[in-house]
Amino acid sequence: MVQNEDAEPRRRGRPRAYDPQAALQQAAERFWRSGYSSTSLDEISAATGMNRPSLYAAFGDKHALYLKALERYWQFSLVAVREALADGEQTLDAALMRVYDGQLAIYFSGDGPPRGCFAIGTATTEAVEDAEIRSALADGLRALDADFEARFRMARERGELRDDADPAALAVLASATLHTIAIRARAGVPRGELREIALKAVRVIRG
Amino acid sequence: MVQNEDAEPRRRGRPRAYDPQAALQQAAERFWRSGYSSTSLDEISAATGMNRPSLYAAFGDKHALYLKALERYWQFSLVAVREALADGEQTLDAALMRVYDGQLAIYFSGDGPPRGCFAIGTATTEAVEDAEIRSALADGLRALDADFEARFRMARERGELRDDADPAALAVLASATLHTIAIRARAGVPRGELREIALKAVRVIRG
DNA sequence: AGGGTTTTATTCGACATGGTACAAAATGAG
DNA sequence: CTCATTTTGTACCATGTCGAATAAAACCCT
Repeated sequence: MVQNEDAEPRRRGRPRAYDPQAALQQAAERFWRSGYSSTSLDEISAATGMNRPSLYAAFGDKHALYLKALERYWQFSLVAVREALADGEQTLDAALMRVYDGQLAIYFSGDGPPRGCFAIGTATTEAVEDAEIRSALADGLRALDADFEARFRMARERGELRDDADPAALAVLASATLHTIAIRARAGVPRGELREIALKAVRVIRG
Repeated sequence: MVQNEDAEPRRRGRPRAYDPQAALQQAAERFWRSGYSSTSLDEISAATGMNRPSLYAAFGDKHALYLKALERYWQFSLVAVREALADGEQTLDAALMRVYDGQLAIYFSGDGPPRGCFAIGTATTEAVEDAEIRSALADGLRALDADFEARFRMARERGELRDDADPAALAVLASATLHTIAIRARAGVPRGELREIALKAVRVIRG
């Protein structure tokens, strides 16, 4: 943590030429597409417009930069999930489909080929040998499960589900549906098919 | 395709010092753990005992080697799935759990940390920018869906499922369950928890 | 035994990569 | 204006990487 992240940016020396948050976003785009290992710092340097020393000063080495990008992605992605689930008025089906539609919009965002989920698509590979990436991945997956589970619990209390429904089990299946969509997106399955998968999954999960 | 893969190995020159299939297996182990980009040919050379020129002569360049390893993995993995589903006597629940237990055995095989699914864990990352890997990944995912779907269709005809059950939809959910398990294995979730996930998923899918 | 053939082993080279050293540039403070 | 401070830009270095070129070794066939 640096003091005064955005408060009083009036500092002494030469002012920064680039917005760190925008640069982090662009670095994430590169990692998102090519993964951690095959994305070079030169590519990130070109994408952000920052040269390597500036990159290093701002975010640390490549590993730290990736972790920051991953953390940022999880925040963004999970906020979208929570917002989709937040509206208490909508039915369970509608809430779930809002989640899937929102994530699909993320998976198919940007130029170039569809990239699916940044975390699932790139962190999964590194997770085996990298404890920090592994724990960042695990934390995100747990958070997704928890968000779904809370919504299923609410649905059961409201009578949208049978009394003997298991919110945790349904949450894992809802997560699994998102995971399979994330993978298939990178495998080239078109967006329409993925939405169809979400629709059918919701029908089965709802019971 | 090389002529005479295993028939009549009596050839003219110096005999091979290593079994190509065993070497391919060991190469796959390395890719499986570290992914495509961050596994060097030197590592594979050390693991197989073959030096790089021999490796190159036997399998082509790194990319071709990875594709061969991936193809081999899919064959192995899908054969296990089909064998688990083949026994027509067992109930749907038992058949599904045999699939999941079989795949879990693969995901947690070998020394070192759990590696999950080789295809999902490593090909997903490369799939965006590599058309060959992408299509190998897509083919495997489709084959898994098809195997599950055939079993669900049989279950419906036998009365193990309701008449209005959608075999394709259930198959995607069964695949999704396997995919989420594959991801979570790499994220460090212990095997027992993953089996619990499979159990609960089967209960929901069966209805 | 000797030639032909295939594989192995050593070595090389061109290149990419991550990280850093150092000087120039751009600002605020005094 | 001058100096301290911070960032930028260029250049550099050590290392790792892939692939290939070449020579040595081990076998079959005549």
